[in-house]
Amino acid sequence: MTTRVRFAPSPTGYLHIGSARTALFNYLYAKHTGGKFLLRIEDTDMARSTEESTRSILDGLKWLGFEPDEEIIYQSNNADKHRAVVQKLLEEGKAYRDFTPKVEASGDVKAGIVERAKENLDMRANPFRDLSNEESDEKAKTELFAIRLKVATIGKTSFDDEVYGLNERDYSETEDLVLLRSDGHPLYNLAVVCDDIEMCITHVIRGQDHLTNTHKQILIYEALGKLPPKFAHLPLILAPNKGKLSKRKHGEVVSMTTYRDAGFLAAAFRNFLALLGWSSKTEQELMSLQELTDIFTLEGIHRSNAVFNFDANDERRWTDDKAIWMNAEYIRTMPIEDLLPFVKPELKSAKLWREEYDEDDKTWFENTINLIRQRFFTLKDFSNQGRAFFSEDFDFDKPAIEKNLGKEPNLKIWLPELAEVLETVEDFTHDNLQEVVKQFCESNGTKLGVLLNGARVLLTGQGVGPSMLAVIETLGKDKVCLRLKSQVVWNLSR
RNA sequence: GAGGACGUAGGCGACCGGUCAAGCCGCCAACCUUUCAAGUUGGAAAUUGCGGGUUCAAAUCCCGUCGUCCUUACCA
Repeated sequence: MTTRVRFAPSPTGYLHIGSARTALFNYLYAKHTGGKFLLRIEDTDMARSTEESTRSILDGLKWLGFEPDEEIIYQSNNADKHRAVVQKLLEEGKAYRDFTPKVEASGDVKAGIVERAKENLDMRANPFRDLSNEESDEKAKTELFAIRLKVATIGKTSFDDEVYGLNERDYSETEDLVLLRSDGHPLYNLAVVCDDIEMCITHVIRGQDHLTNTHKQILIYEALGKLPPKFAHLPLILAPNKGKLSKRKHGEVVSMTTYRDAGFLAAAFRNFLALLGWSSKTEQELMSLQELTDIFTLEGIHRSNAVFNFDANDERRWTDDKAIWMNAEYIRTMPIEDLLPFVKPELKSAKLWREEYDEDDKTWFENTINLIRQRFFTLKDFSNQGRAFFSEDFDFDKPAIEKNLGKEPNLKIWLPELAEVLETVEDFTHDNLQEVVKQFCESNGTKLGVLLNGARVLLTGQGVGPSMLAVIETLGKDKVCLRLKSQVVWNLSR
């Protein structure tokens, strides 16, 4: 039997980092086993579900490269089927009508749950549980009712989780869960089970916050006379304070689209995500999607929750530093031809792209990207820090001006002079330039570093970057001489 | 309140009874030297939450304890 797994987000916000990892693991497991990866949008909560969220989630998945193998299922389309199933359970006496008036949730829902739980009520004490069919039918003509599953009094549900092992729960711990709301709306646990059955799901891989739901769902499977699928629950991803990582509290860092928009490579972020809650148990950490799918197993999934580490007060650590490092690592080590397709749109959106980069200047462009990528962290850096390589219109970094130009007043004279010298250079390549610049330094009695780093600011606007001689060679004689003579920066520093 | 899960350096995490407890990120330093947030090399950092027990031997097994998290809805 081929494995069929599904990722089933509810569209009540953008694609959360934890959901993204759930999607990843589902995807990896499907591909590893040669099975299918399916997508189901659980939009049954009409009050909170939005189309915008659905779009955002789809965008996030697309960016990560997880295209479903079959048509996307929208759970809300199956409501009639869900109701039919409940009707059947009702007729079979496996469910019953509960005429207790609905109590509207007010204030803190969680607190209310805890309060009620303290009373330690008998879960089977519902007065309508054993109403005769006749009485129930009669009452149903005039009164509203929810439909609950009739959970047996004695016994327990159990399942062998692929990650957490054997889970058991006494029936007495589980209430007669509501299947259908009094307004006829099917509830989550029912909908999930019905859809998973219809989609022939073989493995349910989801967050461990569903561990107790699983017991309820197994009860539904049993009532339906169906065999439950295998379950694999994933450890949670926590915030730095080990609390819940929430959209409300933590904002953008948890959204997938943030990373796409911040210039992350999907490959890098996937790789980072894979290492959160799963381990290959080898020392290799950099893995392509193919490598990940090859070695991914459910046994490698951890039981302990992982912390997504970031510091909202530190600009450089706005997200997990390993994620940033991973992205930088990909940018500077991936095959240049694989990187270029990502650089192009980035430059385009910054209006720095020129068609020649794909044609006559292709070699120059490749060499340049190859040179500057060594110190970049995100795709954004190509259009920000790397701007001077593609445009005359670039900014000068203030600290760089002070550090590299401020200490040696003579630079204001030397740099234009250097331009004069460079203009006469025929062989404008690294080694020869080195000789020329060295000689220039000697005759002026200054150090190579002072001069080159001063030039760095005028030529790139930055205080740091690749080897200056390589930069000079890459920029070419015209631009170099023009910028070295420019007075703009000197006026700025005044 | 109840049920459950988890607990190895700041973070991710190896080691699932047997040498000085891997590796990665981060941090620090040196080197390179024309800078650096790159590269190379090195370093600091964990009495494996705590306390018992089993054993010749425990991070690894058992019990307790503390802490954290999840669940406990006519939300998903």
